[in-house]
Amino acid sequence: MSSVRVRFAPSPTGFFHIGSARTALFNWLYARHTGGKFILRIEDTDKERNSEAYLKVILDSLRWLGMDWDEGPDIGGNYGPYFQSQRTELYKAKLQELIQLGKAYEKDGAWWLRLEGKRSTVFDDHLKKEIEKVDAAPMVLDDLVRGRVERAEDRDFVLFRSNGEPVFHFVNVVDDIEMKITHVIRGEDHLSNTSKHLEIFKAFGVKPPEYAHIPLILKTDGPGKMSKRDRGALIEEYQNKNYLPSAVRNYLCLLGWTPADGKEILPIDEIIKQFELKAIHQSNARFDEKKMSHINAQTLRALPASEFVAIAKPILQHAQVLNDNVSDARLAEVLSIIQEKVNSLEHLPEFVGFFFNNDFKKDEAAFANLTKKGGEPTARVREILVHLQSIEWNVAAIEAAFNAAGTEHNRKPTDFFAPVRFAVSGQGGGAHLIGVLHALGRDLTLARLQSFIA
RNA sequence: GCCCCCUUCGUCUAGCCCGGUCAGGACACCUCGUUUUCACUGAGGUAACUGGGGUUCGAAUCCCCAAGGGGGCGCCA
Repeated sequence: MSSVRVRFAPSPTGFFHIGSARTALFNWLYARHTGGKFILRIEDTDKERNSEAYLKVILDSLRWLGMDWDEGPDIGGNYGPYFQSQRTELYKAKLQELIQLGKAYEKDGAWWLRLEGKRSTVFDDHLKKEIEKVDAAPMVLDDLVRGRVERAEDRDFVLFRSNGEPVFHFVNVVDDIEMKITHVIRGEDHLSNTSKHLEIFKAFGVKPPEYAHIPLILKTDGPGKMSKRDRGALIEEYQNKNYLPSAVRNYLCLLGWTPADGKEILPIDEIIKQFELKAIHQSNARFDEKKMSHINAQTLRALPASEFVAIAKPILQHAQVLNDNVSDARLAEVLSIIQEKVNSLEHLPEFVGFFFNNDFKKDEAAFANLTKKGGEPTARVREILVHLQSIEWNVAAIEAAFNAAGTEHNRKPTDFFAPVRFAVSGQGGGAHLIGVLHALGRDLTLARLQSFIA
């Protein structure tokens, strides 16, 4: 049994950012890798933006990505409450402690941490005003990812605002102490804040936890880190596009960490087994939706057929392409021939809808391709139709019909493929045509070819 | 302005700690193949050590500087 205790401490804002998801994931992976505890703590001190619906977004997203927690707002635990808004008395008591120790003082109605060092008054270019600087000793951080980092705070900072509410730095450290957090795994944007946190630990006389500052996720193009407004930045986008949560999670793992064995696509228990903080990268990574899409596609095709059906069925039902006549067996049959070709679930309804409905969409670009370079789709369909009309409806016979048509008209059998595919599906691509025709059945195939040339 | 972190193909990266590799892989892209003008698949290809100084017989690898990128500097979190 490991003594590792890590936490993810999101602020409920109504959205779940991909960067937050990755931070949560790394904490979760570390807890699961070490056999420690993963704790969820809600930083809802900002009453303006707090609501239950917002909390639900976070919990649902974490669950969707397959993460679970050992202590948290919904399940409790020995170190609760897990909402910061319910820990006000604790923060006040801890402030009193610092006041007693002479480490905090009041000024302008707020409570400040007193740094140790020589003081002088200087004009600050950034704040555009006179401030009191303190020549404090640098705080030394032995970061698990970055190594030794030294940084000195140069002025006192606020612990409690004049309105009586504690600030982030204070509650964050107090909670980490009280919840016995052993490892803080967070974004590099907090690296500069760490000296403040270490000062607070020092003021309390408490040994700080280990820190691991992980690289940030940058915009695909353009400057800066991913922000909520960037395409692909919110987890809900992937839920809406029917991405496989395991694929999203897999990709997120690759942003800032590389599996030791070099394999990029791997099951979560394998990732848990291999995950090490020392292997986390030091440099930021640019988000690449194409790569995530690729991982999603690979994962999708590798799914056991029954699982693929289970995932696809509700999506097709929701898109209303399945009517009551479609049996589970029939659905499984159709899905089995397209799974090896499928790229995403986002457009699955259009991809397989023609099997179940006669009013399928027709891809205009695909149709345009048929007549390019002197193509005569109507003639080809007319020619192949003759050979398909009276055959036994099995794969071998259908294939033989294409060969016969090719021989008769001195063409490659494949010359008939694209026109036939478009006639029966309205698409330019898809699963292997012979299999499609076989699954579609004789009646529908012939009827659609007839109507194409009519 | 001050402080901190980072720097290998277009992108994600391996290699760096313990100097000697044709600097490897993946995505994307290009070419060719496959009974589809393919949301499958196979083969091949283009493409990188930010720059400058050291140290060394030898540097992507060690040291310094510069440049570039990122982050922070609130009574936000």
